Formats: sequence, C-alpha cells, structure tokens
Amino acid sequence: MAGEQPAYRRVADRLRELILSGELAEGARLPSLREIASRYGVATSIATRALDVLRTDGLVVSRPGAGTYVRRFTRIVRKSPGRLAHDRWGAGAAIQDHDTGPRARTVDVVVGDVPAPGFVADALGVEPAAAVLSRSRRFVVEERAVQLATSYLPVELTRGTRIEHTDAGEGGIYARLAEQGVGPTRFTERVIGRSPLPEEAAALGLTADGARVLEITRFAYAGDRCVEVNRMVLDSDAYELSYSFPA
Amino acid sequence: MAGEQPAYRRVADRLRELILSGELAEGARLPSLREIASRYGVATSIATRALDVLRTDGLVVSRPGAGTYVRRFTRIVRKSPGRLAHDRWGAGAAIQDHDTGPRARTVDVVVGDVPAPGFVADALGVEPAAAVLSRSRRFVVEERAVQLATSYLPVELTRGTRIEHTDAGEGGIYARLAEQGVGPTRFTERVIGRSPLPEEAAALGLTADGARVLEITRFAYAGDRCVEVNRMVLDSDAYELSYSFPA
DNA sequence: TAGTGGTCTAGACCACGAC
DNA sequence: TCGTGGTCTAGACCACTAA
Repeated sequence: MAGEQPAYRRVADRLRELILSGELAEGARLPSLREIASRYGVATSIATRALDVLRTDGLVVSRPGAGTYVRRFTRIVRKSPGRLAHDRWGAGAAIQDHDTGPRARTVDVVVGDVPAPGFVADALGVEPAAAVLSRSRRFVVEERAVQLATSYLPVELTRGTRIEHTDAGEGGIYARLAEQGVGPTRFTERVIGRSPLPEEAAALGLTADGARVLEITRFAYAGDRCVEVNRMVLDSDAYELSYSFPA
Repeated sequence: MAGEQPAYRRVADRLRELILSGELAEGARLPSLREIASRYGVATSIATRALDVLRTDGLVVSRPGAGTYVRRFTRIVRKSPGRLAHDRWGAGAAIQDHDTGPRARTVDVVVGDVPAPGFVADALGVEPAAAVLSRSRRFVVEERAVQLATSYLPVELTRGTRIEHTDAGEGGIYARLAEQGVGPTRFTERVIGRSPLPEEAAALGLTADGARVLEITRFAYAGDRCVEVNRMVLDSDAYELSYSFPA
C-alpha cells in the first residue's frame, strides 16, 4: 500500500522510532548530520532533510553549532467552559489567567479603534470596516510566547468605560459588560489548525518551517446579541484544549 | 527583529503573498520549479524548498508531472455539543454522522478485544493492558479519508450486546449503553494538534511532509463513571471544531 | 580550533502527465 | 516527446558553540 519510501523518510522514520521508543530520551542529543549521513549511507543533505522532517513534526530542536536534541514536551491545559464560568469574572479574577493557563504573563496590550474585519462585522452586526474597539495582547509563559489574542467589541458598549483602558479593571471586560446589562450568557468557540502567518510566527517565536497554530475564534453572546469576538492564536505544540458539556 | 531571511523563505513569502492576495486564485497553477528558480535567481533546489514550505503550510498541492496548484479549501464543521445531544442517539440517528459532519461514509469497522492503552485504563478504571472492547473505524468524505476513530469500552458493558457487532444498531453504542442504565450524561473532549504517526498518515492519505492532525480524546460519563473513551484522529486541514457552552 | 547545523549550488536521474 | 515535480549527490561556505 505504501510503496517505496524515499531515503530521507526512511532515515526520519528510524530516528523517530528511537525517540518514540524512548531509546533517545527527552533532551538527548541526536547523532550529528555527518554521522547520520555516514551511518545510513546518504549524503549530508539527505540527513539534513530527515532532521527537517523531525523538526517539522516538533520532535526535535536544533541549536546551530551545538547539536540536535529531542524536544521536551509539556502542554498548557486550557479548560472550557470552567475558564469562563460566570463566577470567575463575576468575582473579579482576571479572565486572561483562565484563557491561557496558569502562570501566564500578559504583555504588549494595545487598545484602539480599528476597521472591523469581515468575520467580526458579520458577528457583531456592523458594517464591514466600521470602527470597532480592538484589544490585542500577547501571553508569555516562562519567557516563551504562547498565545496572541485580539478582542473586538462594538464601540457603543465601550465608549467611556474602562474597556478602553489597557487595564480593564477587576474581572476584566466581561465584568464591565455585565455592568451595562450585557454580560455574556453563552460562548461559542470555533477551532481550526493552520500555519501561522509570517507576522504571527515572528510574534510567537515559531522559527521552524512547518510550525502550526490553533486559531480559536470565540463569540460571546448576551442573549441573542453578540457582544464580543475574540480571536486567539495559540502555539499548537504548547496547548491542549479541554471542553466539557452535558449529553 | 527578524533579521535576514534565507533565500528559500524569501521566495516562499513572495509566493505566499501572491496566493493570500488572491493574485493566484484557488486552483491556479504556480510557475514551474525551473521558472521560479530563474525568476528569483536561485538554484532549482531552492525553488523546490520554497514550494516545500508552501506545501507544508497546506497552501499548495503538487502533482508530479503536471505542476503545482493553489489548494482549494473547505472545512467540515464538527459541532459540539449539538452532535451528542441526548435526543439524537435517543431517537436512533447514527452518532457517527454527527461526529464527522454530514455525508461521511464509515468504512473498515473493526471490533474486538484489545489490551487497554494507558490513557484508557486510567479513565475506565481498569488495570493497564486489561482487555477492553475496541471499535475502530475510518470516515471517508468524497473519497477522501478525513477521520480515524477508536472507541474503548469496559467489557462488562458490552458482552452479549450489539456493541460487539460491527453494526451496533439504531442509535449506536450510546443507545445500547442507555438500555443498560449507563447512557452518557456528560462528555469531556481533549484536543491537541500534532503530527500524525506514519500509520495514521497512511490511513488518512496525508502524504505531504509537515501534515498535521487534530487528536480528540472524548470521555463519556454516566454520572461519575467513565463508560467510553473515544480517540479520534482528524485531518487538521479538513476540519473546523465548534463548541458552544453557557457562561 | 574543531565540530555543528543552516544554506546553497550545479548538476543528475527518475516517474509521471500532457500532448 | 517534452516538461513537470521528486529525489539525490558531492561538494562548498557561513555563523555558531564548546572546549
């Protein structure tokens, strides 16, 4: 069924087995390019390509001049709907903590009016490119950027409120919306896996070819009205999403 | 911040812009390797590598002998919890239809006892490697394999029931469990993005390097008791997941 | 300084598709 | 038959790391 595999894949598969079987443990150093080449009887460029496959798979990382190492893996668990339960933001906890996992730092908060992207205009029920309030930010865990997020809200719900400030106050923007009688009652999250745009890759520090992100678009509804759209871009290798719901 | 980019990435970025801007529409043919090489002043192997990047990104597909084309994109929307609402399987609809999206065909159903993998044993509360019933299957939409799924259940709930048959009957396995008083009342789904194992790549027809899958592990609870673990492996480019929940 | 990964060249051969 | 993508070779040079 599979047919003959090219040499670089055979080499990649052999090395992958060594890693998945634990023979090459987390943090262990792989043989050098030249050594792999001579050991498997291929040119060094093919050994390079085999390592490209494993790097793309996220199994190894290379440090130029030092070597190639089996990657250490831990994922941040992001729980829904627990994260967004009313009593969380009702009580004043920062919503961001629950969106990103614990120990996340928020950096580079930028707030301002922007023209509504298509998917935002559709959801909020405004004209395409009409002004909406945008709050974008980046989350960092242990010096590693793991998530970008941009929240869009209708301007009539944000004018003159703390939502327009970098620090939206106790309980975050949902608490501010609730004060106006439009606190979210329901959320919908739409999840896709895709490749990052070059800007996103740069902001998340995803230098490897073939890196992937999870794009989560969350719509917050107060009754039938959509009051916020939040687009998050997560390093796919850094997260595990968890959803719980009744039958 | 970014520094100098290697040639193959510059070429890839140029071509990506042409695609994302729509200048190269869906289905359009890209210039040939040799033409890209001469146009951007690089060796053909570098033009190849630039296309490797775009192929890994899922933006283009290559057909040997024919050319490289901008990929056409449509995602199957997989909705939770609607899919798993009690009245669906209570009424007798095949649960698979709701797990995969419409128009999916189920193929290669295999049912039998297997030793419980670790994550299954943990959830079902059995000894590691104890026998559990496994139901595995593959879903195909328009001749394209889009999802693998393997369901694990405790043997004491399946012995002598239609769950042991390839065709589990009206309403699927949840209807059969409900008949024994252990119909699921709650689900938890855990989602990660990762690279496919070689077997998974083969079963899903993911031939390109750098392809990704979404792995969804669903735990079905009857009260506090976990009565089923279902591990699904989805072609990441073929799906969009949608979750809805109250605040 | 010696070894490492990263990039790149300038070819070659193959199987396949379109004509 | 000719152009295509896919693979592979046998080198080269660079920047970097570690000793």
